[in-house]
Amino acid sequence: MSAPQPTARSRRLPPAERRQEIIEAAAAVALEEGLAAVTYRSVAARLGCAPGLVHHYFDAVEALEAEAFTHAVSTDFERTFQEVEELGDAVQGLRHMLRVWVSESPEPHKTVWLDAWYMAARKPRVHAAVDHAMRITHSRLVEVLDRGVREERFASHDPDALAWQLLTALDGVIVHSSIGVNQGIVDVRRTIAHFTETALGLERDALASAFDD
Amino acid sequence: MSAPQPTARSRRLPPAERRQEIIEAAAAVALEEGLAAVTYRSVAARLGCAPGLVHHYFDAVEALEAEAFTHAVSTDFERTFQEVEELGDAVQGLRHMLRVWVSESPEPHKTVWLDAWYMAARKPRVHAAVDHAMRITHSRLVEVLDRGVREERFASHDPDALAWQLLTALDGVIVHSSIGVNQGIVDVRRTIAHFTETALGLERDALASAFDD
DNA sequence: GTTTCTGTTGGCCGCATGGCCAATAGCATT
DNA sequence: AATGCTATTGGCCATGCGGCCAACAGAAAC
Repeated sequence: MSAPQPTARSRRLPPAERRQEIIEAAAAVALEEGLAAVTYRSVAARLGCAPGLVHHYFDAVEALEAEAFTHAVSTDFERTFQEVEELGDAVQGLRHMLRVWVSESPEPHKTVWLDAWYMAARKPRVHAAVDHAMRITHSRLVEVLDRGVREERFASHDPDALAWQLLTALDGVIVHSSIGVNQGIVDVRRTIAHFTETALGLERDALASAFDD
Repeated sequence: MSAPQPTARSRRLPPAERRQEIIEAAAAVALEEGLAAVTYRSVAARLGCAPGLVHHYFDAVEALEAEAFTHAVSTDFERTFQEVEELGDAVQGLRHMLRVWVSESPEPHKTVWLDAWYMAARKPRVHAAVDHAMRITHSRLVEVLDRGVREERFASHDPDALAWQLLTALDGVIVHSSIGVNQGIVDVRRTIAHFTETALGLERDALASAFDD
């Protein structure tokens, strides 16, 4: 099974292009089969090339895993933050973020996060990628909070601290949704929303209303 | 390297005893080298027996991993809850729990949790063990909260919901401490403590004082 | 002391992986 | 059209794994 992309093999691509193609294939593998399924062979198979070629561009599998994670996560990431910025209104932006990222269903990019956290403990290059991605997420979230403060939508307590606190809760949600524990029993989302409302001096349900279906 | 326990091989143990010995060795491997390092060979090496013997007691590695996780986690777990109960006072008990479980340093049993969450996604038996352990933790935490309510130390909102919310935050802390992100920058512990104080109608710093060094 | 039961051994197989390398063949330059 | 560069191939090796099994040996029963 799985000859998903036997792309009529356009041979001899310029290195930069081929490298990008490999990263995208690796990210696809990571999203569909898990980060651990990213191997020279699996990526090569998806691309329809020889495993040796993948090795030619990435001297170690770990580097490939790191790139795959970064690409898989940052696409979802960029899209969401793009949407948040386009919403203009900071409150609506936050609501959108909570709606997108705090769900009970295990989605591929959530699994990739969990895979990466696990691998980071023993693979330095993956750790570096994960650490970087988490810090980027934090700083982007801080930007949103800062913007809300500037626009006088939020009370200015400590955006930096609040961002870390929110990310801690969000990552906890990823874990719980991955295991499938506490499904539909308690609405942790609403708690996070209310917590944030309090921290930002928003009126009740300003954010939690994102979860009204 | 690593001939940690060439225990003067007491051959031919009664099955129940040998089985327990294997589980303990597997748990030790999981704590020291990670849950993924639990293999027929590694456990056998630590015990000083043949890999085939381990296989004789566990038909699949997955079963061994599940047992190793359960044993590794529940020892820490039982000890902590034992201490909490011995403290008598529910508020002091909660403080103790937060102090023990919400730390920034990555400790072995935290890593085991992360390993298990990761493995649970693709190994049914590990998933069952993790799911069970999480539900047990939740119910034990609810007991503590209920006790506090009965003793009129806590205001009785929703112990069941609060327990899940706390565990979500705690598991998020495990992830972040594992990556080592946000080290010493923001005191998430204090936030969790304050959040809990509010939820339980405790006075400010009733729990957070656990973190005064 | 002999027999019986079964805990235990040691080795085997098939498989997938990471990593490596000489040989090949596509594309650009001339 | 001939040449040179290099992207690409295909196969190789060692390692470690899960799983299996016939043979062995220690302890208990007779």
